[in-house]
Amino acid sequence: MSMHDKILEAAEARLRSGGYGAVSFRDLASDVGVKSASVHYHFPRKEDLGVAVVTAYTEKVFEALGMAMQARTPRDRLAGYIGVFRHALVEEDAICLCAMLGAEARGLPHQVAEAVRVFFQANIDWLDEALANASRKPKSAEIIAALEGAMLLANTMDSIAVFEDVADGLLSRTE
Amino acid sequence: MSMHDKILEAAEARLRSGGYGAVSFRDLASDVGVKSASVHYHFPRKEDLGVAVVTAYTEKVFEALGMAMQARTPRDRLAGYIGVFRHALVEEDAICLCAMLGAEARGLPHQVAEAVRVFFQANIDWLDEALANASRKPKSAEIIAALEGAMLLANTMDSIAVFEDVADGLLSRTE
DNA sequence: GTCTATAATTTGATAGAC
DNA sequence: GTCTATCAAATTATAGAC
Repeated sequence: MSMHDKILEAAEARLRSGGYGAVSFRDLASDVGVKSASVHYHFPRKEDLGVAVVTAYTEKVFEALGMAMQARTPRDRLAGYIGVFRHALVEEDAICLCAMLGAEARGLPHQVAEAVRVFFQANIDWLDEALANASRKPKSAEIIAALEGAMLLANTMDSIAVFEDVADGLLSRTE
Repeated sequence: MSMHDKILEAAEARLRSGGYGAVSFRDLASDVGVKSASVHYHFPRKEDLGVAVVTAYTEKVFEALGMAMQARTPRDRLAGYIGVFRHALVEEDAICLCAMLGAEARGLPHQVAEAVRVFFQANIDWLDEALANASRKPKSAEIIAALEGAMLLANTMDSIAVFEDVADGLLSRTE
C-alpha cells in the first residue's frame, strides 16, 4: 500500500476512536513509520487530511453498497445496507467515521463538515433508490439516524445488542 | 450564578459543539471573564471538569424528566421524554452532550466515559419505568439510539425535519 | 519522498503573591 | 478566589538538505 493510503488508513482509525481533535501529525507519522514532515508532504494541512479521509471513506462504503443494491427485494437491500454498518461496528470495532464527525460538525473546518454532509446525502439517495419499490418503510433519514445512533450507544455501552435490536426493528418495518 | 457553575455552563457549550479536544482552559476562562489559573482552581484537571459537566448535565436532564414522568399514559410520557431532547436540539442549538461524548468514548479519560455510561443507563431505566404499562413499544435503548442519531443527523444537515420524523415514528409505535 | 531542524502557537498544569 | 508568571510538552506547519 502507498504511504498516502497508509496515512489515510491510520487517520481514519484515529478519527473514528477519538475525533478530529485527537488526531495529530506526529501520532500518524509514528503509526506509519515516518516523520511528521512526511505526513505534511502528503497532506499539507490537517484540513486537507480530514477531507481526504472522509472522501476515501465515502468511496469505500459505497463500493460495499454496490453489491447490496443488487439484492432482489427492498428488504434484502436494506439488510445489505445494515450489514455494511454492522461490519464497521463489529469487525472494525469503531463507530462510523461520519457519526463521529457529524457530532463534531459545528467545530470542524468547513470543507470537512461539507464532506460529511455529502456522505449523509449520498446515503439518503442510496436508500431512496434501494427502497423505492417497498410498500412499507421508514424514511431514509430515519434509517440512517437509527443506525448511527445505535452505533453510538453500542460504542458507549460496549454492547452490540442495541445495534441488533435497531436493525431488527428497521427490517420488520420494511417490505 | 457562581463562577463554578458559569464554568460548567461554558464547558458544556464548548463540549457540545466541538467535543472534548475542542475545550481548553484558556477558552473557558475567556468565556467567563477570568484567567485560566482560576479555572484550574475550580477544576484541577481537565478530567475533573469533564466528569463534573457530565454529572451536572445528567442532573439537569433528569430534573426536566421528572415532570414528564407525571403524564398519564405511556405515550404521553414518551412525548415528554422526546420534548426534553427536542428542547436541547432546537432551543440550545446543539446535540446532546452524551451523543458527543459517547462518540468519543474510546478516546476519553475513563472516569468521563464512565459518567457518560451512567447517563445512558439512567435513560434506559427511566424509559423502562415510563413505558412499563405500554401494550406496544420499542425497546428503551432503541428509543435513545433513534433520538441521539436523529440529533446527530439534524446537526450535520442543519435540518430538524429528521428529528421530527423520528419522533413521530417512535410515538406511532407506542401505546 | 523523507529527513533534520525549527518556528510560532497552544495546551494542561503549577507556584506563589495578593 | 483570582491573579501574574512560568513551565514542559504538544501542536500545526515550513525551510532546506539529501
